[in-house]
This record gives sequence, structure tokens and C-alpha cells, in this order.
Amino acid sequence: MKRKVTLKQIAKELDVSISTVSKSLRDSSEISEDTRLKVQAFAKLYNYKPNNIALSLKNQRTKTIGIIIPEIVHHFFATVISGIEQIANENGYTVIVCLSNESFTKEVINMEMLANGSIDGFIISLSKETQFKGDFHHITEVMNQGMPVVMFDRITNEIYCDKVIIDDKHAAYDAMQMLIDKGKKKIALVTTEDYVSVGKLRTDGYTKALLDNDLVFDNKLIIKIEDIENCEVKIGKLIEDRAIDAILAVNELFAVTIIKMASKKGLKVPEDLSVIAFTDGIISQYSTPTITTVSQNGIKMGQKAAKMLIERIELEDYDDDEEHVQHYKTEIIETQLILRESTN
Amino acid sequence: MKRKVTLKQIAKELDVSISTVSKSLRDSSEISEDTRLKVQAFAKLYNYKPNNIALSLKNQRTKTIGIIIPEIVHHFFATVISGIEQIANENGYTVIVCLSNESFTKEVINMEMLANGSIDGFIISLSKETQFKGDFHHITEVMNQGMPVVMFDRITNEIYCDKVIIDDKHAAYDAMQMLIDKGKKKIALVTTEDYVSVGKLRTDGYTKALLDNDLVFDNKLIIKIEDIENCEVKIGKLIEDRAIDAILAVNELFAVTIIKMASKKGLKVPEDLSVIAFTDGIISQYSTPTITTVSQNGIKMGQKAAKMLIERIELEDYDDDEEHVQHYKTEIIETQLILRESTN
DNA sequence: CTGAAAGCGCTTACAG
DNA sequence: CTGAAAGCGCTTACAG
Repeated sequence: MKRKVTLKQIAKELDVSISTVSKSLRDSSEISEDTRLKVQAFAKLYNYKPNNIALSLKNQRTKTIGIIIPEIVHHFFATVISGIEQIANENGYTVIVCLSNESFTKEVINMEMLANGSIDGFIISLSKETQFKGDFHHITEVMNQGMPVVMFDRITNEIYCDKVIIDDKHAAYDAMQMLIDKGKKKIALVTTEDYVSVGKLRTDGYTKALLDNDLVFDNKLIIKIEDIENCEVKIGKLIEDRAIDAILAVNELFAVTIIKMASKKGLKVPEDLSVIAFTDGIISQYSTPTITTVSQNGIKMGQKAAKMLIERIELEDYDDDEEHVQHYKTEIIETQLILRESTN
Repeated sequence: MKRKVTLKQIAKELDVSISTVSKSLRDSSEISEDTRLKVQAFAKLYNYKPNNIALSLKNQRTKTIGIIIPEIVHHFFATVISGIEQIANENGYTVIVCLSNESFTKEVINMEMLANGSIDGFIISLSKETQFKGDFHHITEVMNQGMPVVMFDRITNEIYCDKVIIDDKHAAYDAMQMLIDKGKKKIALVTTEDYVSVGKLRTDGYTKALLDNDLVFDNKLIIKIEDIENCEVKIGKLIEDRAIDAILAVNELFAVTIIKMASKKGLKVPEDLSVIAFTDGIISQYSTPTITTVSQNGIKMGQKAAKMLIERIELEDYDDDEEHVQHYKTEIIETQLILRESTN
């Protein structure tokens, strides 16, 4: 079992100083070609690789990005990680992933844990509980320590930082307009509770589309679902009682449940009922019928977030400490309406 | 912008030595209650938290686990990460995730990157390309350096280390037996190429079940799919030409495609054709009809893998360096047949 | 009871 | 051209 070799060992073996070894390996012109080559050969032979931790401590940079998301088993978040990871890798960064499991406390603990030197910056999507409480002190705290943060998807306007989102309101509006253009008159909305930022925005878009088109806005056509487990009854009732001709759902799980319930009640999708969902995930592609969606390009969101964060990190290396103008940006990722079988 | 405070700063502020501060904060009995409390109060006020990187360097332990998986957008892998993360967190570990994207080279690069001090151990599921090449030098290398590795799901027998798998062969056998008991005679298998370890094992189970039940084994009923994109034709042909009454699919994407193609060809599932899939993911629950699956409990696999790794890491802290007997284990996670609408 | 020193693995300004 | 020293932030055996 040959443990990893260190500069010290190489130095001893070659009977030179540690400094000489270090400089040789970094191709310093200070060192004679002779010893430089000798050291390099030896290092190669023993497969020397500098210790990341030591470098991190020395450089005060870890070259790693901390990601905090509510759940990894949601396809959308997995997609975002995938995008982040790609850009991170291209730039020599690695990625630490922590899950809040929608819990405020776990989100805070994770952030504090990572903030103590483990990472150079955060990419975060807030947990439901955090959005509900409206307590963002953990975010401000790390930002005050000079650690850059970019938020995506589930954000808050109370924090001023880099953000990447889709234009949820606009996207909902467009989806609605499409349904309205197809002649739908009585369109329901199946959404989450208002404290989830994206849910609220999509509701706004829904409402605006109705009003702009002089259609009746009926509160009873909006149902807000707390958790997916027991939504079937609510959805069933909606379909039964209201004689609606289309539904906009804020995620594909809701949409597929709607389709199931519709079929149980003897309604055909899309003939009797059109369905559009937010979040273009696996389910939409494989359900029967396939589901028309507003695609949130998670990969792109992740890529963008990673780019913004890395830029911020590496910018800070220059004008360190200086109270420079922090020009934070909010990037809007374009959505796309992907037409499938659930609308006609 | 108050940057993170260090021991040094506290020491200076309080006009004591760094050692005194350090000891005070660790409740050392060497220190007088007086100064201990004073230091602790000050540290609390300034929200002092020890720097992880410095601790890692000092302790030669990072308290982080490196995960390398082929893809994060596969629900199964996301589940496993979720399980790992949970156990890791409970034990004070964080988790670094790297994706190989099914590429051998990326797998190697990621491993080398993490092996240089960033983590205490690996949990890995091999990329397809790695399994195809049969080149595992990167694994042996890190193991030789004394870094524990546990492999899950996509493993290799050529490496002797801790492993956690499901009994793929047995699970396939059971699924087959269930179909056979229901009177199915002509059962097809839709699988991956043989170099994917789990694909091979499931094929073995399929074959054995047929032979044990004195049914005809027909090579034409096995189709091997390289990638999901262009499998529809192959599957369509299978259904059309062979007059089969059931199909075992090695993942749910294949299964849902089978169902789609069957419906196109005018066959009803499960009336005309029963379908069972490996991997109980989101799709199986939401497709129409819902799909009977062999559930691979990813959460449990992740938990088990994390437990094994942490145990190994912390065991090594004791008998460091000693060439102790390395009693590696292979844990088998139980699978379960989840009956749904795609079988009758 | 307190603090100086050594050390984890590295880099780099400085001396010789 | 080479090496000793200081330093990143911490801990701990040892001296006083």
C-alpha cells in the first residue's frame, strides 16, 4: 500500500529542499534544467499529485461549488445539477451537493457547514419551508462573509444577489393564451400554495391571461395543492363539478394525475379536456397521452447559474476586499411550449 | 463585510495565544474557567466556526464522501444519492458528486481529482464505457493509496472491495417465474448489451427461469438495445413478428416504450401482452397502464453503501497502516415485485 | 494555567 | 541556482 507521495518525501529522496521540488514541478525558471527534469521524472514515476486540501488552504480557494437544493429525486433539480456540473468541470471546479429535503433547518445547517471554508460559492434553490417562513438570514450571513451566492428557480426578492429563473408569469400567460386561442373558455389552474414563489407567479400569469382576454376569472377554478399524496380527491372534484375544458398544471405530476382522474371520470384527453404542464420531465414524454409542457430548461439554468457563480468567484480574486459596486443580475431562461398529445 | 474570524484574530483581540484560544474552544481542562468562558463568549459573539479545510489538513480526514455515477438524471441514481446523503449527513459527512456521463475518461479524471486529498472514500457505479473496456486501473490505484471504495449496482468482479447490489439474476428469475405461473409461454427479454453487468445478470436469470420450467429458450426473443433513442423499431418488430405473450424489460424506459409500441400495433397491455420492468421509478407509477416492476430500492442501496464506506473509513482510523485482514463484503439489497396494471 | 513550537502539504518572497 | 522562512488555519505534545 503506497500512500500518496508528498513534496517532502520527494525532497528527501532526491536530497534537495522542498522549495526546489515545488518550484521544479511548477516549471519555475529559477531552477536549473538539470534538477528540474530530475525532479519531474521522479514525481512522474511516483505519480505525484498535489494535495487539494493543502492547496485550498494556501490559496484560500477550494475550487468547489456548493449546491443546495430541496430534493434530488425531482427530475428538474437533477437536470440543473447536471448543467452546473458540466460548466463546473470545464472550469476545474467540483461540486458538493447538499439536500435540504424542503426543511429550513437542514438548509441552514448545510449552508453553515459548507460556508466554513469548504467551498467558494453557493448555488441554491430555496426549500418550501424557507419560502414559507420568509427567513433568509442564513443567506445574508454567508453573503456578508463575502461568499457569492446565486439562486435559481425558487428564489426570493428579499435578497439582492445573482439569480436565474424562468419568466414564470409570462410562461403561464403564453400557455394560457395558446389554450384560449384554441377556443377554450373555462380553464382551471392546479397549483401549489402561494408561498412557493414559482407557484404564485404562475398563478399571476394565469389570471392576467384570463383578464386580458375578457374571460371570467373564477376563484373556484384554482386549486392549490399542498402535497402530491392526497390531491386526487381535489382534482377529481374539480373535473366533475366544473365542466371545464382545459387545465394548466404547475408541474407534470399534477398533470399526469389530472389525466388519470379524467380518464376515471370518463373524460378523454385532449378531446374533452386539454392539459398543459410546467416542467418538461420524463413523465410528460412517456405518459399516455404525452403531455404538452412549458419546458424549463434545467440544464441551461444550471449552466447559467454555474457561469454566473464562477465569474463572480474569479472576479473577487481581483478586486479583493474592495467595496466594489456589486452589479447583480437576474438571468431569465427562455421557456418553450412543447406541443404533445394532451392538447388539441 | 465581516470576513470569517480566525483563531488568530480572536487571540490578538483577547491578547492571549492561539493555543489558548483553541484549547478554550475545545473545552480543554488545561485552561482556567475564567479565560475559557471569556474566549467562548467572544467566539460566540463573532460567530466563530473552525475552518474545515484547515481541520482536514490537520486531521488528514475531510469528512466528505466522493460519489461517482454515470448520470444524475436517471431516477435510480438520484435515489441512491439521496440515500447516501442521508446517512452521510447523520454522520457528519458531506457529499461530493461527480458525473462520468458514461465516459471512461471522465470517470478516471474525476476519480483522480477527488483522490488528491478531497475525500475520505469513494462510492461508485461504473460507467458503461468502463464496463465495456474492462479497465479498472483507476479503481485499484486509489485503493492502493489506502482509500476505501464501495461499488454499487454497476460493479465488476475483477475488483475486490465492498459492494452493494441487488441479486439481479435472482430478481429476473422471480419475475419470470411469476409470468410463467400466470401461464405465459412465450416471454421475450428486452435488455442492454452484455457488457453492462446488470444486463448480463438479468439475462442469465431470464434464461435459467425458462430452462427450469422446461420452456423453449429462443435467442430471437432476446433483444439487446444499445441506446434508448432508436429502440422503437426493434421493439416494434419483436412484438409484431413473434406472437409473444409477455416481456421482461431491464428498465422502465424500455417497458414504457414497449407499451407504446404494443398499443400502436393494436395490442392491449396486459390483456394481450404482460410487461414487467426492472427499476421502480416515477414512470412506472404514472404510465398508463401502470407498470409492474422489480423495485430496486435505491434509497436503501445508497444508505447501505454509505454505511459500509463510513464504517471502513472510521475503522481505518484505528489500525492505520497495519496490513489488517480486509474482509470485504458484498451486500445484497432485497428486491420486491410490485404488482401493477401491466400484468394480469 | 499559558504559550511557543512543530506539523498537516503546499507556495513564494527573500537571502545567500 | 538553491534553500530557509513564513504563512494558510488549525491542534496538541511539551516547556515553563
